[in-house]
This record gives sequence, structure tokens and C-alpha cells, in this order.
Amino acid sequence: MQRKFQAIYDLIAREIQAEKMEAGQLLPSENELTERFETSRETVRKALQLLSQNGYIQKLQGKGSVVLEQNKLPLPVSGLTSFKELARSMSQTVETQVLALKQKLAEGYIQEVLQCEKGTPVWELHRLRKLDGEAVIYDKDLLLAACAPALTEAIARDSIYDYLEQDVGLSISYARKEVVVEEAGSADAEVMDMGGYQQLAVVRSAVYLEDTTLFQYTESKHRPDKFRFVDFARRTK
Amino acid sequence: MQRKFQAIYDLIAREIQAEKMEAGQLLPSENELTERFETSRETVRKALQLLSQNGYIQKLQGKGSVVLEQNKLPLPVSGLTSFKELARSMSQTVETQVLALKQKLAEGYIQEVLQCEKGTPVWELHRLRKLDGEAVIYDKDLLLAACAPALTEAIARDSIYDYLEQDVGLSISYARKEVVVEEAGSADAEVMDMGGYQQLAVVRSAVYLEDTTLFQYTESKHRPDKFRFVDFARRTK
DNA sequence: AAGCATAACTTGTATATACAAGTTATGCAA
DNA sequence: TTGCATAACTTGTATATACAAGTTATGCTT
Repeated sequence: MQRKFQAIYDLIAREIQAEKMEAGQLLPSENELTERFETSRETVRKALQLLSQNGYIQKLQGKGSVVLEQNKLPLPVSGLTSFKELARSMSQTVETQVLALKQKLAEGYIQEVLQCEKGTPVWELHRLRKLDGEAVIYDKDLLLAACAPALTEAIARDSIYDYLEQDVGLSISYARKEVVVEEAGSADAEVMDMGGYQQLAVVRSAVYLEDTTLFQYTESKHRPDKFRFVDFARRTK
Repeated sequence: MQRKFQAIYDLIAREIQAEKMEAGQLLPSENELTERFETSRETVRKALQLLSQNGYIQKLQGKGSVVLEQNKLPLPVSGLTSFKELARSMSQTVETQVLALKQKLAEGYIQEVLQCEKGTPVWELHRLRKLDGEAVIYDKDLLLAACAPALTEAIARDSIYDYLEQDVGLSISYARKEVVVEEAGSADAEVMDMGGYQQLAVVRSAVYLEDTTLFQYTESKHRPDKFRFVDFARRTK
């Protein structure tokens, strides 16, 4: 299955991002797009719905689809996993606030990044990380529920790593780490829903553990020019 | 037009909120719901899509729709508009961070709360308000763009009221104020998309100005038992 | 020229049908 | 009993059609 509506979405989204269409301008009508892409109107509507959800356009009944001004407000972003260590080295106060903590079932891209079966229980964790009182990162972590059965808000706020080592008994060594920065507009970038934080690019950081096949996955929207990587190796055990 | 899919959505959402369906349980299949509600499958799918978007269920291809655990993590919430005054009276440090500032065109519920024509340019402002460093409110303001043509991030962070008085020349008196607290699950409550902040109830606060028909509208998710109202009258001009 | 009904657009909702893709239970074969 | 193909489910995608609802330009009427 090739997913036509996805292809149409990608095409239009890219055009808007490349500013080939100005804000305020009307997209071609649904019927026109239907002809142009040689498809049905419902398929076009599905693509437009996605564009609307992700803030590219706004649909107005009876009028058309208006291109919205792309939000370029930066949320300054620094490191990810070793946030505390980094902050300490810069003698800045650091704080983490848990916004959401809930269980889901693995599916779609979650399967891939966690390398688990479909339907596997998974923690989804939203955190706000602050440096000297300023919220600098909005991150979303995915964690195999089996490896952290008793995850609580307090644990999530402090250190998941400490919890895993002390209470679950996982010895953690950073055998393999991956940090990937993708440009906004890539297919993967669209999967994300980071709430009000509509930024420019996506960071993924996977930490592979020693004994177990536990993987942690972190994604966060940020501004590439302000982004500073955390050096995983600098973390003392 | 009666919007069947909306009615189906409401019904199922209410059942989940009332915990008549446990987390992990499967909803009846789409075909079954189609028969039960005497409608077409696409209409049922539309309702389920909404439920999925709002975190009530998760759809799994080939399996069914799983009821998700309802997120009850509190984001402690205090006042809204007169945030600074309240904080000062409690001698707490206060800070506001602008997360998003963008123009939209009035439509749907925005028309109602701002009492303006469809298509009127409108500012949509997302702010994070912090008390002693802790983010306590995530609020979304709507503002007629005509009344604040040169709204910037800095202005939004400091005080929109001061800006309106000094630069735009609007004399502000709180002739009429409305604060409405609605239970989650009401029809209006579903309109909101507050990012990662999935809380329990909705607050709306409308401030009516003197000379002009400018209205400000604030909505914010919060936990009713932790909510404290700001007394508008206490604000000194 | 001004006002107003209308026509010709736009998007929104609802229905029916078909097949693809993924999951799970059934039942036969070894 | 075990293994495996299959059937009978589930949701996902794509198409066609019809009408409702909202917007805007046209053109007649006054």
C-alpha cells in the first residue's frame, strides 16, 4: 500500500515550508487537487486534514484552505539525556517537571524505535526540562513498561537511570548510543505531536543497555542552530 | 445538520470517562458500532478518530480499539489573567514564557468567544506561566489582531494589558468579567487542544473592555480541586 | 447606483462498496 | 501434541455519489 494521501501531504507540506506559498494564500480547491493528483476527493481531504492538524493550513468552509504563517518561535534547546550533568558543569540550576505519564500499546513507529512487538505495553513520558528556570526542552520518552513496572511521577522527574540501576537491577553501560538529527519536513518528522511546541527539527536519541533489550527513546523539537549535544561519555556512573 | 459522528463521539467519550469501560478493554468493532448506531462505517470511523486524537482510545489495525487509561496527572493550576498580582501578594517569583504566537483566522468556537466575524485575523498565544520556577499554567489566549497589530513575543511575555493601555490607547476597565468552569466531557471541552497538558476541566475567562469590542479569551486545563480563582477586582489600575 | 435574490463556487457530512493489511482462532496434517 | 496453512475476523485505504452548509461573484430589479 503506497498511501496516496501521505504523498500528497508531503508534497504540499514541503511547498509551504519552502515558502513557495505565502501565508494567507489559498490552496487550490479540493476538486482541483483531486484532478491534479488523479485521485478522489476523500483522499485529498485526508491529506488536507493532516496539513491542518500540523498547523500548515486552516480550512474554512465555503472559502478554501488558507496557508498559515509557519511558526518559527524558538524553544531554545540544549542536551537531552544527561541533562543534569551538563547543567551542573555549567553551574546552572536544573529542574524537571513531569507533564504526562501514561501507558500505551506499542504501534507504528514506536515498534521500530523500541524494537518490540506490536501491542507491548509502553510508558509514554512527557517532561519539561528547565535550565535556570527557563523551560528549554520538551521531550517525549518511550520506555518498555516491562522494564519499569512501577514507574511513578516522582521517579520520572528524578532519574529513570538511577531507578533502573538501583531498584530494577539493570546495570547500565552505554555500549551503543545513537543521536540522530533530522530536518523538519522529513517523513518521520511528521509523526510527532509535541503539543504547542512546533519547532524546526527532530532529535532522536536511543540508548542501548547491556543485559537487557531495554531501549529508551527520546525525541524533542528544537532549533538546530541553538542545539547543543550532550556527550554521553561524560556521564560518570 | 446534526453531526452524527459528534454524537457517537460524545456517547463513547462519556462512557470512558465514567469508567464504564476499563482501560485495556476493546471497544465493539467498527462494523458492530455501525449497526448499533444505524449509520455507515465511515461515520463511526470519524468518531473513533476523534476519540483517538483526544487520548480516549488507541486504534490497532487488525485488532480493535483499545480503551486507554485516562491521564489523571495533575498540572497544578492557579489564577489566570492577574497572575502577576496574585503571585506578588503571595511573595512568589513569577515568570511567563511564550511558547507560540501566531495569527489565525477566526472560525468556529473562536467566533463565538471573540464575538467576531468569520475570517477575522486573530492572535493565538500559548504561554507557560511559572510560580517559583514551577510551570503551573499552560494557557491559550485569543486576541483580536486589529486591537494589537504589533504584538510581539516580548509584549506577550510581559503584559498585554499594559501594552493595550499605553501603546494602543485603550482604557481598560473591568466592566464585565466572566469566568466559567466546565466539567471535562462537555461538548465545548472537546474543542481544546492543549498540547501535552491533558487535564480534567476547562476554564474560560472573558474580559470585556470599555471603549472597544476587544475581548480576551483565556482557556486552560486544570485540576478543579487545586484551582484558585484570581479576583479581578483586586487588580489596581 | 443600490439592494437583493440567485448561481456558482467552496468545504462539510453521510452513505455504499471494494479491497489491502494486520490479527487471531480454527482445524487439518504431520 | 505440535506446526502450519487457512478462514474469519479486525482496522486501513481508496473510490464514487449525493446533498448540506457556507462564501462570493453575478446580474436582475428597483
